[in-house]
Amino acid sequence: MSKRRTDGRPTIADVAARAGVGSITVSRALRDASLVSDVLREKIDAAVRELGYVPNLSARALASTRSDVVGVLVPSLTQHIFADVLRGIYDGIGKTRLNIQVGNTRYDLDEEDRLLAELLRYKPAGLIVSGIDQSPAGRAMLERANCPVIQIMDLSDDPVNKIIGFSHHDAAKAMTQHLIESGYRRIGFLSGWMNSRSKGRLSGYVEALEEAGLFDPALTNAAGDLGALAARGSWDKHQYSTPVMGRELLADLWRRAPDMDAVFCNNDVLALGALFECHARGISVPGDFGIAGFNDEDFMEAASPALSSVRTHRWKVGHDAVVALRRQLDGEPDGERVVDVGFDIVKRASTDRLGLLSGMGEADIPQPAAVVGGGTV
Amino acid sequence: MSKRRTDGRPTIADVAARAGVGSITVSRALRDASLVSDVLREKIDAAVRELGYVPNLSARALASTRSDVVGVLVPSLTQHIFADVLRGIYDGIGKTRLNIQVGNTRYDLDEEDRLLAELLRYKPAGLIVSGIDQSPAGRAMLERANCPVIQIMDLSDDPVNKIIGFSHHDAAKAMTQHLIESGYRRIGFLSGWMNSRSKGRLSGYVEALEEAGLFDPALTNAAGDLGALAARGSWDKHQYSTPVMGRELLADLWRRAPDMDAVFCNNDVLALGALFECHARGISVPGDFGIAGFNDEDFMEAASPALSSVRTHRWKVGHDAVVALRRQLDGEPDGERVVDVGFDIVKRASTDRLGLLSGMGEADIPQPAAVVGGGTV
DNA sequence: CGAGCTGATGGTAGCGCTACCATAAATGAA
DNA sequence: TTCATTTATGGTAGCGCTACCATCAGCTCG
Repeated sequence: MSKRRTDGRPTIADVAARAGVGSITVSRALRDASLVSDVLREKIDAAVRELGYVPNLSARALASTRSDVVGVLVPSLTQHIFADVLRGIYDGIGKTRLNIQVGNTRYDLDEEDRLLAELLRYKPAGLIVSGIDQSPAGRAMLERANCPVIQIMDLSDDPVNKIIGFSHHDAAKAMTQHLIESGYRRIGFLSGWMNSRSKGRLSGYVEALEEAGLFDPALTNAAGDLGALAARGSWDKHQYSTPVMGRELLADLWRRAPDMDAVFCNNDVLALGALFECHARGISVPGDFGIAGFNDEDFMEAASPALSSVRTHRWKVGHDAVVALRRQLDGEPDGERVVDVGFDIVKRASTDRLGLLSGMGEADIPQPAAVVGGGTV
Repeated sequence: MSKRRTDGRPTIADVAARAGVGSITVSRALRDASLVSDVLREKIDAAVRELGYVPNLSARALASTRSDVVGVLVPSLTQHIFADVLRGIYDGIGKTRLNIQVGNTRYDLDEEDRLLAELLRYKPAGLIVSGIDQSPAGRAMLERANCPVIQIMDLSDDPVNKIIGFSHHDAAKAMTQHLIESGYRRIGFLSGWMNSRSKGRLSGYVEALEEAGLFDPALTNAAGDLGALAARGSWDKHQYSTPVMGRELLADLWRRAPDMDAVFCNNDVLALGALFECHARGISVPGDFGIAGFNDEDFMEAASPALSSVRTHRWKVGHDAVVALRRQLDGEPDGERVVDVGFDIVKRASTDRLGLLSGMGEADIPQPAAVVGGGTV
């Protein structure tokens, strides 16, 4: 009696024996049913069912020097934005044989490199990574990964392989222009922790204001004051925004620029905080003060007044990334290396100083919004 | 010349050759350095570094009939609650050899079973699953999984193996009692999609009101009206709550019970919607109407007025689940099978009808809150 | 001083699957 | 018919690692 180390689960050989075929035929039938004749396929299916056979993925990966793991790196799990992206990814994967492995980089390049190295041990079928600001080592790993690599949530002239996202610069510029058109003149930029995408937004904001001759550095807190505020100890080191941060940052900005009459917030969570700060101070929105956010999360529509925002297509980005990945794995041609999914400027009450929206519909929920597409969709 | 199928990456044999030792010694040195003498260990480490050797996880998993994958099943990626749990899990895993594989069940038992079956193919090192309402098939898979299984976010007398969570019933009951003590008498229960945990909360709410002789079925919309509202098409089928839902549900409830003077919301997102609905109607909170939520997400503290909520320890649940898992994997004793991490009742302005909080601190941010622990921590 | 033990190291035979050929049967072209 | 080509199936040798012995030096102990 040979000393088997197996754990009792049926193997492909058991299935083959039961179906009266060679094990390689079973392997083929399971991978691509069309490779096997109908008669044998049915026998094999029956044997699989009877034995409750479940393929061992490690063995498959080892034998084929390729796993079914799709590695996904996101900078945050807590932010809705990336949760939406992940949902798109899971939806795109559907019931295929591919499996998702998520890594959370926490906006830390070293951590990203570590996770990337970890993922590569699996010899993944593909990689989906957020953004374009990898470290040189990370970039090198991606280029040597020997599998499709899709970058997401930003644009770049020089993607590793393919990139799907939108221009944060253009989106922010468009929203800032909307604020200008709505009659605001002293428009601030409210930001928490800055990352490369935030920087793109800041530059779009600056560009719009400079073109209108309205730019004033005093109106932006970006990065500058965060250290001091963080030192006050009210925020943890996780680099995500909270509404409390929004309130504190707005208060800070007002201290410096008391005549500020609107803010463009780097994200919706900060915008929500800004709205509450206005409520608490009895400042009327949009009459006295305009507020715009970025991403158009759920609560923006529900707020009172409803908050304007830049709608970004996170689900679509995640979904399309997987579709592109699968296409590359199937050897199909996959079009452009750079895909711009665009954005929409959603104009709601919080920036409607001119009263353009009133009368556009009943004042009930959902409150009226004017949606304007942007980017090269 | 033998036909090798390798992809050129160095293997353990290459390292062994370079270090002048047997390959099994390299294997041991990599898994547990203490098994090898210092001299050889150093030689091996050097060889690993020089060759840039990276262990192949598939081969390891195949040979040891055990992988380093920890499967995690959550019902939603979009809800902050589970994002926080995941963060705790990732933090608990830290830089160990374990790897997380997340599955999103979308509150669908069939999908959960499918994901579970998928995870078992990896012969995972451990499993972390949300809740106790598995299907019979799912439960059976967990019991036959042949690895530690930790259930989280609820309590049960009969865990598969170990459960870490808190009592939704007790938490809801405590918050409802707080509303009663604050002087509210017609307290509604506002809920979107119900799951087993929501049902626990509902029962706690009912019990508190019945004990006070205040229960009235007209005051709860739970489940009942959702079908009709969903049919109106304003919500998608993903079973998560939005602030817009909160507004609509509150409006609906008011239509039925115009004398309602407070709501206990099944989650914070609905509570936020309720607050906005009050704003929009010019109803003053907490004077005319009290609002309480569940989970104490970031924005509750920042809202104006600040919103009362039940603080749940999601991060801790995730973190402790991993710690327990690791302990079991290391063969250490692991204490109780049922761990109650408790909850806190966070009393803020939105339920402060009696004015107990005013003067407790400056009216600035963060607004004062009275926090009361609950559950058997 | 040999039996028995411990601790470090190595050889070998799997783990369960698939790549790579070989083979056999069926089909088509000449 | 004959030979080339395609289609369906199988045998075998890995994939890279670890479980399971075996070995051997050093050491204790009766």
